[in-house]
Amino acid sequence: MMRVSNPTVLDLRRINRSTVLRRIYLDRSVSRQELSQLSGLSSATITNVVAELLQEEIVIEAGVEESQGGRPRSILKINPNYGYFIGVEIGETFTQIELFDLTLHKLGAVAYPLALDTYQPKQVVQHIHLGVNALLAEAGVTLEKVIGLGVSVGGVIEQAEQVSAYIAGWGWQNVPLVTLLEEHLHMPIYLDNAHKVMAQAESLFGAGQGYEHVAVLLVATGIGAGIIADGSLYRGASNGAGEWGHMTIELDGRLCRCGSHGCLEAYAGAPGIIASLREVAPQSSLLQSNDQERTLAAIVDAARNGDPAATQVLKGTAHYLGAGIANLINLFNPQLIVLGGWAGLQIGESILPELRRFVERYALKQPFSATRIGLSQLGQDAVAMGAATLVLEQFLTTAGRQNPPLPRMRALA
Amino acid sequence: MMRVSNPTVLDLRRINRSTVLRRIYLDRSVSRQELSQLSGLSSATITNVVAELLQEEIVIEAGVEESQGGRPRSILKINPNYGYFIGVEIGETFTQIELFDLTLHKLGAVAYPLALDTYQPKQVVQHIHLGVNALLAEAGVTLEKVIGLGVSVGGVIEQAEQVSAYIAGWGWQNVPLVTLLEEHLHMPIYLDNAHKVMAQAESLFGAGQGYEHVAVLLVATGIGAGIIADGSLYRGASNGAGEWGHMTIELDGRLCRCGSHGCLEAYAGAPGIIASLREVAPQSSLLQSNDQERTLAAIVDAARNGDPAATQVLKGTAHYLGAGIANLINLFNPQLIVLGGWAGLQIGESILPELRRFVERYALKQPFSATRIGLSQLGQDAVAMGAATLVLEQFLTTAGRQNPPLPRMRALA
DNA sequence: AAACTTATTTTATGATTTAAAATAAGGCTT
DNA sequence: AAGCCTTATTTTAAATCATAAAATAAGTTT
Repeated sequence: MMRVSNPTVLDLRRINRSTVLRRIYLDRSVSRQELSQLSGLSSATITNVVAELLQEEIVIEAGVEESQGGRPRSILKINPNYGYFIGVEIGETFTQIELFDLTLHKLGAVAYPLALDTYQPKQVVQHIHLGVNALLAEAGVTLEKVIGLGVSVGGVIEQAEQVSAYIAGWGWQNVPLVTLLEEHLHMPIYLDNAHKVMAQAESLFGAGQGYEHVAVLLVATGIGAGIIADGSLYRGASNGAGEWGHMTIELDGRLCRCGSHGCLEAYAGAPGIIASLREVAPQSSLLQSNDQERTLAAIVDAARNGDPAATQVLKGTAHYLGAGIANLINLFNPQLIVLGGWAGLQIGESILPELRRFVERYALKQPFSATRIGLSQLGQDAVAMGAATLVLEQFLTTAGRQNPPLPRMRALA
Repeated sequence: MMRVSNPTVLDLRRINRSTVLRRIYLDRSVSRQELSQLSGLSSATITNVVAELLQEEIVIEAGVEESQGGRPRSILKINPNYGYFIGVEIGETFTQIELFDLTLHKLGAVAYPLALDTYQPKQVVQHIHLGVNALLAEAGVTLEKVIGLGVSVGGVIEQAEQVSAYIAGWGWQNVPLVTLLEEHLHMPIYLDNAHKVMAQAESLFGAGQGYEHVAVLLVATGIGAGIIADGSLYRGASNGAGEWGHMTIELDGRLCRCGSHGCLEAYAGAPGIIASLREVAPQSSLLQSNDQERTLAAIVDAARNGDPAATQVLKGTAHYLGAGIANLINLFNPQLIVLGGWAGLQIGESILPELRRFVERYALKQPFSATRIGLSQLGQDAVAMGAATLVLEQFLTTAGRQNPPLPRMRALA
């Protein structure tokens, strides 16, 4: 399924190539017959399209199915070594670079800790440059085999004329990170923010598989949501969609690091949860560590052992998240909510039943009853992997060809 | 632009027919040359497609353009009398039925006041049946010329196996209104709720023309939003998207008629605004009328004349709406926000500057700076007209042919 | 009136999908 | 083991479509 405008007869093959490839990719293993049934294309066309993909070695034949009379179906799979993706997570304290094969199996990873208090774009670029070379050398992958590199950061990525990164905490304003990277790395480069990228990973490889409408929640130091609508990532007009963490949930409530008041993130982001504990029990021994992750783990642990302050704080967090999720449900009407991010996963198991009750309390019955709520399946890996899916998404859409972008009918003048 | 899966060579014409027709429709008046440039299709193809549309009398030639040397371009327009649409607004106190030509010019309207305190589906169906017959007779339009009928109600419309209406206030649970109507009216029938339908009208004919990403806000007794994303209405998984009125804006705040607390609607819907005045100035003379519209008009008027309570109430309303709009911006990243609905329009002029300030205060800088905020252009007409656009949308997509729905690739099992 | 310019239509061609026919590749039966 | 049956895949022979290029149409300018 893809969007086209004014297809010509030449686009037919490109579109069908893409849908067939995508189906083989998502199903992992599929026969020509099944492809024909699932796509509605004739078996003759499937033969033709698959022949192309086999000839180019994007797809390989891997044996035949059991037969119960009649010629057995031969099984088609993606060739994992056709090419490789690189995924980069620029986190709050480190930059992680990972190498993947075509089926997104991880072949290697390197990490560079954040050297200064704030990241300079130059430093990030250097880290990525170093890391890519190291990974390729170690895995014995040549540059030509690299299909592209995807980068994720925790900030706003604006896709206007140019791709620009805005990361308030580091003083990044309008940083043309893609351009900077292109100077050193000669491969297609994609950039987006962590919550979008993670949503795409969960949608393709995690809890969201098989769903067309999913909201993936990244709950960490910051909070964001990636929305999968009609099977693909919802970006909005300038790629700014999904800033769920800065939804106002309490008018003129707690001060948020974004400058506004009452944002969900101020309550349910990791620092917000810890701040809540400080409000409830300023003397709590749980507050001794300076490490957010350790503190949060301690809170979860304490609540499990019946500590009343910790219990109260987690319940409050479920309350805020529940209202925030209800708002997402009322607005987007997804089939599935996936709670993820390191903080989300830490508290997830404990709060899930309570969370569901709060969501039910705040959401409209109609869309709520159609929504399931579950936990992320990919965990911490989802971000770097998600960054790589930016390249994968492009690869599946063009089906391994550098197609010129389809002409789009311009909006009314 | 449209979504297809696995187009065959036969679908090409259908798709191109649709894009060409849509372009002629939206531009009102356009030459073959312009069509070719805007669509990227060759002039030969435009000739062929347009010839079909001319032959079927969906499109007509209307003179030629001025020439400055060379053969003048002939001008193509929609034939307004090719067929007719009917739009129905099932409101809180009346049912309004309107007849439109193909270009959505209104040819006539009839209204039936709500006879009982709550509407019975049977009564609605009868009103619509009567009204359609009356309108067609009066305008001299035969049944065969009616392309379809669109209905809007203020409730949740679920599009699963069947189309079902849920309207809490009237005790409508799972009412198969489309099926009920089809028994009496032999024409294609579409149903959706008021805010979706109004958004589509504003997008096609009102303030949203030329934008691809718009949020249209219906502020009346109830509150809802219609989201236009990538040029078309965002519905979510089961058509439940856009329930903006029940977004929690104040945790455990004022009781809402939906049963939840702190919903935007409880503060910024017309009854909510009036309730705010009652809180601020219980003795106010503005509260004498039982009529919401009159009361609200009086409040706006009083504020304009410096009444402090009324001013405070409107400012508070702008505050709530501003936070709610900021949430929409953060989540959907639209280019344009359109404030409409009878209550929205009554207070709109007065509160707009203040509203903008509140939105800025609560929204993230990045998406906010890309968003304009304006008022509805279609006013009260938007709803019945919007209902008719449900039919129009279908007409433009199929380009006047009853196409079998394209086969869709099934989701992963 | 001839030359020029721009718009539109016609013509010839190549790409694509598909239904139907042919072939391939297994199991089952005798 | 040979032949038959069944199902999968490929080949073949239309049919549709969009397009480039050529031809034609319909104006303006000289």
